[in-house]
Amino acid sequence: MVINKLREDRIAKVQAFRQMGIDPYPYRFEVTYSSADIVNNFNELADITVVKAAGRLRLIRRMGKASFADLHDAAGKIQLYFRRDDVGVDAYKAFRLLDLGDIIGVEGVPFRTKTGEITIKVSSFEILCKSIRPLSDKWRGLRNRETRYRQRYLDLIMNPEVEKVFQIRTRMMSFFRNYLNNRDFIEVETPILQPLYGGALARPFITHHNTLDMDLYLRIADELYLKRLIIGGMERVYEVCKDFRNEGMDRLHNPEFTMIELYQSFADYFDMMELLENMLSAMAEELLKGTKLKYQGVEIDLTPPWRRESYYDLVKRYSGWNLMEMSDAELAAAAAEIAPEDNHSAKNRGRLIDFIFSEKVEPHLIGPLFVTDFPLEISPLSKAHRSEAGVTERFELYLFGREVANAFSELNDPLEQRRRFEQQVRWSESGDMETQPMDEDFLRALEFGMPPTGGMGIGFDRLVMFFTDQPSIRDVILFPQLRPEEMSRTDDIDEEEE
RNA sequence: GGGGGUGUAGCUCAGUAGGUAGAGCACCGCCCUUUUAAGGCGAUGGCCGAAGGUUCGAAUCCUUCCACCCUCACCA
Repeated sequence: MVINKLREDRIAKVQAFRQMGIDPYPYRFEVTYSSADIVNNFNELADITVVKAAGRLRLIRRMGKASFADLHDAAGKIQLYFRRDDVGVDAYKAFRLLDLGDIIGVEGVPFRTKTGEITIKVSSFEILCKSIRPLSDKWRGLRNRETRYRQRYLDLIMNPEVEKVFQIRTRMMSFFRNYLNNRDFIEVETPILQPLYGGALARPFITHHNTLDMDLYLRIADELYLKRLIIGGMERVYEVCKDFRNEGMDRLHNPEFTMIELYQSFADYFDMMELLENMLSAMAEELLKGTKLKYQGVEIDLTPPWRRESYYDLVKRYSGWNLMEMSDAELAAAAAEIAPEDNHSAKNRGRLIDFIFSEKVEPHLIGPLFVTDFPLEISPLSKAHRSEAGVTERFELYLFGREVANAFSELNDPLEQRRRFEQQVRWSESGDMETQPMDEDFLRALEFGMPPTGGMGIGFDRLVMFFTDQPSIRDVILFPQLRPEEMSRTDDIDEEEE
């Protein structure tokens, strides 16, 4: 049955309702009980109380002059019993025009069928919205991944466990806000459209403002704006940041994603470690009723304190190399040993070190583990270590082998910050696409003086993946980025493009 | 971008020595007043992802392209 035929059948029913004097798209329905209310309070309601419930018809079992149906609402589902002798001949005719997927409201008395199921004996009902497109298979549901992502509403209708994932996501966000608010952090909003991007090493999206006639960047991080607020005397700030990075997409990366960034005056990265381990273990305690986190068959325990190990020590342990003492040429040789086919000569020192770490160390990091004291070369915004040369007071939290948070004792020496920017610019000029550009406005702010500050960014989507045991970031973002459907038609493709 | 997989009815899926397309559910018609994926009988329904090619003949073989999934590379 071609889809147009199915639609036409249903559109014909819309007309049929109208001819019966019934508006198939009315304005309101007074709901007095949800499906769950009725089930939970059945003993008080049974056989006497008239209830009004509404939802989507998901199953209809027609048996001539009586029928059963399953009505789904946000709280669950409830069975309906329609009898011609109860609703009347005309209404029963109207009932026969209903399809799976229609939204209806019913009025009736709860009772228990002879098989024991709690059911509303419908005395009257109203069509609330006629659906003109068929749902997926009532038993097999919707499996196709592409359709599930593109038509998330269908996914939510057909796969109830999907909504649970997003309920947990919302509760996690609420938990973060409460936790930070209770510790005197203030939530703020900073620009998404920025004349300069910064705060992370990544490629940005570029857009254009017509009136100003200038290009703007979609933010890749909020860091530099939040620090301006710290300079302004807001001692504890945080932001739920929708960030945008113009890079590859896979099951760990969506072009737009959510971070939580927070900054605390007079604190250092040790304070950030403590805050993070307390916050996440408390969150697990509240949402998962325990500190154990099980992800794709692997279990870790979030009970604090978490192990701390330095970046260079980890490299030494897993590779035997002492990267800090190696020259650029030696680093390139080491990288070539790992991946001979790649061209490492174009990579600068920071990139080489980062490459070796991710190859040799990352696969071993189940966590929870604080990887501390990152190389200066890849940490242009963190303060130099108070006692170790060549490294910064920066850590990343690893869970299940993946980075989920990044924090430092923030660099507040304006002249040192300027030198770090200058190094980034030099690397940019020699071809590194992911560098921090010079930000004079930020430097001016820093020159007024920023207190010692601990700052942290938490990759929220990944955390949701771990807390909901979802394998792909697309499963924790309601509308993940996909190529537009129209593009799939080859007759739209310009042949000049390669 | 590289490698692998998938794409057939609205949905879920079958379909190879290449022979002209199938099932279940949904939809439509008939029977059925306590069913549970209700049941029974019957009927519709496909540019087999797109475009080329090989062949008497292509869902099936070849080429190119598109989308999605996995994976590698860069990143959170």
